Amino acid sequence: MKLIDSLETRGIRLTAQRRILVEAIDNSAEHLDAAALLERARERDPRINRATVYRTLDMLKRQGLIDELDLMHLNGEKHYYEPRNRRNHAHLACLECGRIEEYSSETYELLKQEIRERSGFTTDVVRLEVGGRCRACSERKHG
Amino acid sequence: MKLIDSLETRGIRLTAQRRILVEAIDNSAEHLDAAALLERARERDPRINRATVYRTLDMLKRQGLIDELDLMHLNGEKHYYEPRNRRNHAHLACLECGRIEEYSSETYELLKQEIRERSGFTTDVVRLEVGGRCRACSERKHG
DNA sequence: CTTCCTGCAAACCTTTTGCATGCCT
DNA sequence: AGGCATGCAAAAGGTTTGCAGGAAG
Repeated sequence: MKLIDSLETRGIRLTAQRRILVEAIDNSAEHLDAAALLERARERDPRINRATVYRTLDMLKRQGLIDELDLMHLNGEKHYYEPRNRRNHAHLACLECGRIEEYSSETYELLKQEIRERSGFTTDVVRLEVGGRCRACSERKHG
Repeated sequence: MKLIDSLETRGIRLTAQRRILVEAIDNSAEHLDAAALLERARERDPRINRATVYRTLDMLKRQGLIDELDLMHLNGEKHYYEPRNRRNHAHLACLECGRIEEYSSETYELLKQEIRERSGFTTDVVRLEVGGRCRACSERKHG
């Protein structure tokens, strides 16, 4: 389900600007940071301001509808965002070429369940990030 | 093995200030951020400067001897550090009381191995952070 | 002499906030 | 009127850097 629909379901009204921002997140293939999101949204309404971006992201976070990623700080301290509805997945970041790959599996689900059972913590937000070298970069080095 | 010994092993000489900083990390029970580390190191040498802290942390990162944690940004954007030599573990952060618990298990190890096998990525740095509510906080709410 | 370390202050980058304005109901 | 949304500019918070002075090999 798209963010826009989740918000609708919850009866949350969006202003025109916020709608543009939410749709930009929904329709993006890659992970966007605040600046990229602003840039993209401005294609549809150039008046949109940075502060509005952050305030909209804040609203989505408080609704638990988006996840905030660091992607191993590969590009500084900025945060990246993605809708939470996809199956929760790890992010593998290649420290050499910067490629980001997503990873999910039964074992990952199992681990989360195990954490809940053994620690008593709820797992509201789970962030698994791996920094390493992707296969292509490894082979390029060895070859 | 302590950071200080790993550095010794690698033949890396430390200045007096850097030694103090490294030992502060080695001897700390909790996770320190740059400011806390500075404060603690200044107890032994008040002349130590912020920049030296960051430069020393940078050196340790480049040596792969410390891990950098975000702890779910529970307290803003600062980074926390810990020696990498302990068995790699997840960090469970209680969003209510701020408690940080460490978690490691066979399943976690298995998952990392699975990631390597299936994705072809090396897993040089693995960061698993969970945000939720710890058992005590859950019970307090329900009770 | 050369290299690396250090302090200081300024710069940097991203995110957050205060305030006045404006829109919508 | 009342309540939120917005733009703007400034502040905040943490990290990085340029430069000049020093210590060490």
